[in-house]
Amino acid sequence: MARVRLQDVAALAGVSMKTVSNVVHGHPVVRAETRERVQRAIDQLGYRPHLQARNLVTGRTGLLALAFPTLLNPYFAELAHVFSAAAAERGYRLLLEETGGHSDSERQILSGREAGMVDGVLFHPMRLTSVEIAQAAGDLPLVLLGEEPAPISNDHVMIDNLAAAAEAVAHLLALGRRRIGFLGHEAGELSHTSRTRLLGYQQGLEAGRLRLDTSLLVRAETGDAAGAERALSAALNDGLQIDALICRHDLVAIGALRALAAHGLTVPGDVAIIGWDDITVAAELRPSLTSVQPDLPALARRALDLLAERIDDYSGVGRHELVGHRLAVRESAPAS
Amino acid sequence: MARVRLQDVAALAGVSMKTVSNVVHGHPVVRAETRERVQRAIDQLGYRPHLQARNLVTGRTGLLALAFPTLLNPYFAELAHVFSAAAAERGYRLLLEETGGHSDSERQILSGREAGMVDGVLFHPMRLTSVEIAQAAGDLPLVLLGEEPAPISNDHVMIDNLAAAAEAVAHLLALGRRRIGFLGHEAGELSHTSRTRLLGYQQGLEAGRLRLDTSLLVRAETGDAAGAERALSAALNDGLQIDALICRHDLVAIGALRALAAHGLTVPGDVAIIGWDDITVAAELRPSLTSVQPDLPALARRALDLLAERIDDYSGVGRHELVGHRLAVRESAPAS
DNA sequence: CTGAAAGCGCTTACAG
DNA sequence: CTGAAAGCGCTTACAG
Repeated sequence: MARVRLQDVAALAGVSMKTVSNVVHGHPVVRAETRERVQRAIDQLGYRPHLQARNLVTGRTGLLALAFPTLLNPYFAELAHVFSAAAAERGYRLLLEETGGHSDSERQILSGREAGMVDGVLFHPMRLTSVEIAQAAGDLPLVLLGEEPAPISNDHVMIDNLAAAAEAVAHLLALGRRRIGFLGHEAGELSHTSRTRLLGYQQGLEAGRLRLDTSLLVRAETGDAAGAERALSAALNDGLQIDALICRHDLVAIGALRALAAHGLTVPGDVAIIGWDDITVAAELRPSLTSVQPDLPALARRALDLLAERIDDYSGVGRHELVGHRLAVRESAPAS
Repeated sequence: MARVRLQDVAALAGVSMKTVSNVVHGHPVVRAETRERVQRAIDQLGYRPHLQARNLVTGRTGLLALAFPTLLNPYFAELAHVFSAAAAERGYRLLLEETGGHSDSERQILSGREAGMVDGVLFHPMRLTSVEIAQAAGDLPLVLLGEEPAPISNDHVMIDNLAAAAEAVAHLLALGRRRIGFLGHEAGELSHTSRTRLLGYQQGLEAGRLRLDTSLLVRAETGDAAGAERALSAALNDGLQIDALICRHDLVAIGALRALAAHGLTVPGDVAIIGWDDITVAAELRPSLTSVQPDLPALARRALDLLAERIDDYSGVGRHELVGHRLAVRESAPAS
């Protein structure tokens, strides 16, 4: 069955293509009688506008690329969900791009590989430096997400992880905890995310007149729950003494829960735990997880606003914005 | 900065558009010297092929829609991840479509709204009946996923949920459990997924010479962990006596873990638990979750194969295929 | 090995 | 209120 074209509808209805186009777009200029005739032809033929052709003319596709490390991390899955909904409200659809956190894949995102397929790109980098991003990003409408350093020329939206980390520490101090560890930063080169959260952790300690004790820092070989569990188990075997733990993200906290239980430590009795991202399951774990909750809807809204301006040819200096966060307080580190 | 077109490159290199096109596509016919000259022009101008334009001519976009209920359920997030990787291997990219499990959104998927934007659709329905699917699906290349009934005219790939449920029951029987409950099917109209899994559950009981006891069936108002927790808590308060529990999916099992703990019941000591989908966190819970693990890579491979054939104009009768599954045995229902 | 022309299906000025 | 023409940026036969 060959494609039904605008032209076929026009021929059947006995009008020009322009008139059919007017009906399809609901332009009110068409006489009621004509409109009806055209609509009948559309229905009869089962005509659907060919989006690619329309886009070629308008120069817009209604598609946005959303690039991030992996859907396997529930945080990014939930981020994608929120962005997908916010994008839909503005008439945009999302093209998924999992980078795996590899710099090659990240570079490809900016390479213009999508030229003509997407109107803009939302990109949560993990590895690329701001210099690399600035170099690779052409005149592609782009908004950066997350804690990686963003070049001044590009727009960037994130939560204040420095403050969030410090608040997490303050929360634990208020609970009377003094030996507060940090779990889950990379064993190899630190991601900027880890760096920022660790810095905030240090600030929080200093604000509480505690000294940073690097022996309370537990790196993990992998960023998932299993890696965190192994790392913390090994550290506990080596005599690590903690009464609280800040986890780089919730998956790490899930691994920590297992490691602590295996060592006979209760949460929050022996060790209070705070996670990061507040993924949906966090509230359903035993104990439920206290976690830094980014304001994802606000993040999506601002990022999409900025991207819309870029698509509308805004080419000024990069805007660097913060959106809100709060500590979702639950059983693993209750209110004092 | 205006777009650089094939024509601009041709002009700069002093060749025809056809020759540039040959170079871009790596056709070996071009003389080395010419190729080099063209390549220089491409680099100098920063030319990127405009995909939309190419697609309009070739009639292919390299885009596939993947439609499913929601990314908020880790199972679908992981499904999307696996499909994304498998699609990438074949040169396809995925357009995300969250239906929310609403029949309106599901109908839209099949309405041809994407006409010209995607080459085909992978669709995991939740609400639409096979009749509705058959009616709504035009000549769109389509492969159905999941347990919903599929019209004979369409291709369909799923795991054998009936067998899986029966195996889960057999596993629990082998552990000596006799009061095996089922948790998490819809309080309102049953989804076909729930229906199939319940049926397999019943088969498993009968194979073990146990009678179905409907008082061991616990419906939930919502499909998330919190809904399952509330439902099971209420049932336990009402005197429900069980020594094992099959959960409609892993999120339900997570909720069950909390409800059981709150009632002082241990897992697997008092109650053994089996979940479904084997989402990544299942292995990291306390206790780690025994769960039905679908062979997702095989699912993606087969679905993509079938879709590729549909895109290649195969228009025969629908293929209905099963891919493998196994019971991932962990702490919540250990091996006997 | 290379070029000139037609065409993918639509929209956008421009006339009328 | 409606029509005829040009053009979006590419690829595909068809010549040479």
